[in-house]
Amino acid sequence: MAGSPTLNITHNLTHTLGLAIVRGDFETALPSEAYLCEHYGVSRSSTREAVKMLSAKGLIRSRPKQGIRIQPERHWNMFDPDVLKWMLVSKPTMSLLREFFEMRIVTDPQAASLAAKHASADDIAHLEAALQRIRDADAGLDDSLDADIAFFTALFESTDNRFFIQLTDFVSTALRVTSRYANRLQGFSINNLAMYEAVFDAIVQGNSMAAFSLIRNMLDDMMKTVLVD
Amino acid sequence: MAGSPTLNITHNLTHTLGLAIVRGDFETALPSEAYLCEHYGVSRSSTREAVKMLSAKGLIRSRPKQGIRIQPERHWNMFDPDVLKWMLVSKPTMSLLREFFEMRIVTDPQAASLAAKHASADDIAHLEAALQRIRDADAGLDDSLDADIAFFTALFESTDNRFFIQLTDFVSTALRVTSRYANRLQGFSINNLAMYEAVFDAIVQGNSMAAFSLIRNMLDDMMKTVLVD
DNA sequence: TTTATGCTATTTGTATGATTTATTAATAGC
DNA sequence: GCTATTAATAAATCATACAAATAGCATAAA
Repeated sequence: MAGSPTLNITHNLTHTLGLAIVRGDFETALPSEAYLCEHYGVSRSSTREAVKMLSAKGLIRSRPKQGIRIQPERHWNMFDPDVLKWMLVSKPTMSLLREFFEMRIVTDPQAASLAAKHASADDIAHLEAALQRIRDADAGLDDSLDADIAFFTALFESTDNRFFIQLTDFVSTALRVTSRYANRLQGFSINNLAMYEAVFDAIVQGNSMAAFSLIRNMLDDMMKTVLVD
Repeated sequence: MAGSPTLNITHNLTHTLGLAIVRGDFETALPSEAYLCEHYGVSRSSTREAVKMLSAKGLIRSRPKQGIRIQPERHWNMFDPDVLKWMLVSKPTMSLLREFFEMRIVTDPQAASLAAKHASADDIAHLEAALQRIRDADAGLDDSLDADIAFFTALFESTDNRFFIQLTDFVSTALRVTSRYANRLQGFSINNLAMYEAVFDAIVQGNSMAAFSLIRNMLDDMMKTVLVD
């Protein structure tokens, strides 16, 4: 159930090809449409639709006579949850984890800061619910990873900033996938219930600087724990 | 030549529909495939491929009988250059500009910092070439906006971080599109040749903290200039 | 009346063949 | 040697047919 989620043919082929591209199975180009159809046993319609989805994510580009060429990695939409997932699954390197933290170490504190400034009553309620899940997880009554994701989701959705809100899927995907590989991350959050409580209080009080610093310090600690060079 | 770049039919329809969705022309769903075919005068294949591209960007989701539903904005891939362009073109609000700066004010200094740590000889060469263009623009010999974009492109590409490198297209698109609307941005960089020189020197010397602060201060100034509430 | 079940209509999903267009590469003409 | 023409090829587009999924309705059972 992990490899083939048994969606429809187009989506399955999209994931198969996307993963293969990111994994580096192809050099610079994909085989022709005709070959893909035969090799994967699907119709041209589905093949073409899968190709279009991948080109929409910046992975490939198809032109008559030239065929389906793989775009330079520079153009891949790394913030697309699918692309990110394929990257993390196929190449869960320490380098990728480092790059991910270099991003989060600036985005997450800013998200906390913006949440402290803009969080609505609804947002606060979501944060509180997530905080309760973290308390439950601390007591062994809930999954620690799910609780973490719930809190960060609520945090980013409280920013009133569409770019940060979009990062919700990004961070969720990354946390969920990396947790399977980066064992050192396991159980990290369990020791930080007090930190989460403090962040929540800071946001409720509108203390953006405190919220910023708390998250920043937590990420500094996480980087030291995870990225041991 | 601006509205219809005369690409192929699928891409044109993708842009037309994408822009219309972002602009809010549809309430919660798109018309049926059959209607779209007739209304835009294209075949079902092309229509479906356009729909697939938009669903790959998180804008819509299509299911049998349910039709083509517009996804909540939360799922839109805001970091996709196309989506960003449609947002900026259709709703160039001060709010969107504010959200954009809230992102850049943390990403750009970090990019400069990472560039100071990781820039290769090649990267330095690109930065120097871009710096020369800024000097030229300062003397009226090159386009100021193009020079700005070239410098930030070189900067992000020097980070040795795939997420930041992906932001190159993001920032380029935003700078290019917003420049048409945010007149206050015009000519801003012209006064900052010294700052660009200083950033370049900091990167060459590997002084990440200096690079960070210089860009951060510049963005603080820009925000004050542009976002006058 | 309420609930469960099965039917039907509608919409997207998949497959296939024919035709058109874009691009490369070879070829003919100067 | 250079330019213009032509040929070959692969994607792009169109058209049509059939399959699968599902919302909504009707019907039957409790």
